[in-house]
Amino acid sequence: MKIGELSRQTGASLRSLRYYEQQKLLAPMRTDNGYREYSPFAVEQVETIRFYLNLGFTTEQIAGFLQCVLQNKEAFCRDVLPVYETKIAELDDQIRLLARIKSNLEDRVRAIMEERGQSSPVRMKGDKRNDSDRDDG
DNA sequence: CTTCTAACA
DNA sequence: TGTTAGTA
Repeated sequence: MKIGELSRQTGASLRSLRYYEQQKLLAPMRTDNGYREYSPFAVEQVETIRFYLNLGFTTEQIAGFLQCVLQNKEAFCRDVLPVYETKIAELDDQIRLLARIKSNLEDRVRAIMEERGQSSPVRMKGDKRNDSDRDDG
């Protein structure tokens, strides 16, 4: 099948399909006119690729175990587990970073609340005092 | 009309 | 990734 049909059957865009090939995740044949020719198996291959992409793996990581996973069961491909562990570790780092940012934001909110607690006049939504110099509305 | 490559808003 | 240009 040609790229258009594969795209329709998998939901992957033409751009993505060509990109997967560039990343060595797919290796379609070429017809005389230079058109890509995919085997019927390309459908499940693309589905597998997208499955791992959705887990957050890079095309490079996927390229490492794709062949094995397409032929055997995931549990029998030794190169897979390390990738999962790496991804989980990265996620932990991101979570720590986000937690730190969140903590800082919460600290600032507290600081603002305290400052208000001592000087009462604070304008809230709906307050009609001195609203003549706004650029919206 | 479909696909190809390369490049850019 | 989308989109687009100019082809084959």
